[in-house]
Amino acid sequence: MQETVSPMKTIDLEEQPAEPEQRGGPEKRGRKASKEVRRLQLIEATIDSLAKRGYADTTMADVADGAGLSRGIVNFHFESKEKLLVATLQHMYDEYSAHWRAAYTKAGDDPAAQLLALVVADFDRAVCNKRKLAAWCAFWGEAKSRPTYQALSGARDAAYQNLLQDLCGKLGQQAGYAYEPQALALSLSALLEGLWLRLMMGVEDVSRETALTSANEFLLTAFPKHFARAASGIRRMAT
Amino acid sequence: MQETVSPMKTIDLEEQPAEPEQRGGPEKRGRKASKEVRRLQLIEATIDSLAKRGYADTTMADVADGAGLSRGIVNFHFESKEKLLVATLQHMYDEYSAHWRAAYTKAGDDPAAQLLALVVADFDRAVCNKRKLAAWCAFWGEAKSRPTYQALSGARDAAYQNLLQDLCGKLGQQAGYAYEPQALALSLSALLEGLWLRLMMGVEDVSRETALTSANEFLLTAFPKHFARAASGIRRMAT
DNA sequence: TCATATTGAATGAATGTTCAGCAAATTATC
DNA sequence: GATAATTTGCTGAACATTCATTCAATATGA
Repeated sequence: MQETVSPMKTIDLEEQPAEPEQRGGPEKRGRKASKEVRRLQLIEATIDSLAKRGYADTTMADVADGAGLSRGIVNFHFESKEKLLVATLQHMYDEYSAHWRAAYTKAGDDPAAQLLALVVADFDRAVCNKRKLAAWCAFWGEAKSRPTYQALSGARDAAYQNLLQDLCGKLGQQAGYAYEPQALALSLSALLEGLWLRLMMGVEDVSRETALTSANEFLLTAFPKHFARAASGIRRMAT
Repeated sequence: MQETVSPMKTIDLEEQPAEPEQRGGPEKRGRKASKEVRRLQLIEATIDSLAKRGYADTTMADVADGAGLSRGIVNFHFESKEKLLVATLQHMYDEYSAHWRAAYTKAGDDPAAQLLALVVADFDRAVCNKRKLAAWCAFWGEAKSRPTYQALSGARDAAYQNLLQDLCGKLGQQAGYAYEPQALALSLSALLEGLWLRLMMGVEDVSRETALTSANEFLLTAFPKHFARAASGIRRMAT
């Protein structure tokens, strides 16, 4: 039994028309939102600003204006700019983590399907779009010099890396590939992150589509007995 | 005829003990250095600060202090902070570019040897060390929002990408691999950049050694007829 | 009324830039 | 060759601006 996966559904990297909760409300002034909603709203505005202006030029005024609220609001809901940024990073980290975990769970029991699902999930619009990638990169640029960011700035964390390694090991056992699971898992995650970086830079003719094609090429060459080319990109072989 | 390459000469990612021209001079005060030397000195101090404090926290005072000069010095030799940073980025870009071109030229005529040389060069201490990687990443984080940086912030530029693609194509012709040279070249350059990113983050147990091992694994699986495992890492097959 | 969310002006610290002055090097003049 | 004149690298204090933070006043909902 073969299962065909068509990972290429979308072509461009452009933005979905921003988050709805900001324009869904009736008017902007007054106390209408719960504490948690307001925090979310400010975090989204922070991501916007990071994407548009970069880390260095993101100011509290930008965030407040972006959220359509007054200047002092951030210090009320968050204690300081630093804490706002940490909360924003934590938010993106949680979101990315939940996203790949969901894709993994949904993929069933077959290691090859699970691996493919993780790769495809990495280029899903929900987590892979100009706005989010730019925000990630803004944090990467500061992570080295800020210990607080260090633990959160790698979207693909130790758990993710262990899972990749585990899956590579399982595929290796099944088909007798001659490689180190650890080295290959590192290659794969580095490849994914490198593709993200190129997508974010917006250089050359790299789109979400070509990025996923490249990642698929990697799976094909690394696991020739598990994957094969298909019209829609790549398909998993019979188990 | 086989040629053995031992790409793993060094293990850690630590710093060479900084540039000599700063401590080589007799004393620091007075007018002793030519314009170009002084500019270089300030650029090196900028890289230091970017690596230590990140982009956002790098101030003119940091740079001046780091160079052991007075506060107004940067605006004298460069016109503004912005221009200093552009000059610094240009410097790193030129240096990286010259480095891989030299490695490529030195590799002879064989495409496989040339490809291997490029990969090995990427993890050479001269361009791949904590200080430089951190500085690169600092610029990456700002590149998207600053058009001036955009063209220079990708160390691996279009020329590099074209060369990789050309080499992948040649190897494909020689051995009849079934892949798209463009997609594979993108995979390879993304992998290299992703490994750089991980090296810079300093997370997990990724060292220059393991990073190069991962890149080698990629070459092995992508070009099985051109490369083989060797005690020292990877070797090129007979031509 | 009471608690709390929100405002927006005020504040103070940080920082990029300017510039008058100084000193070292270079050139001109004797 | 010595001294004066000029150029040029360099300094550091002053300035203007930006920006995070504070907080008294106000608005809102229960």
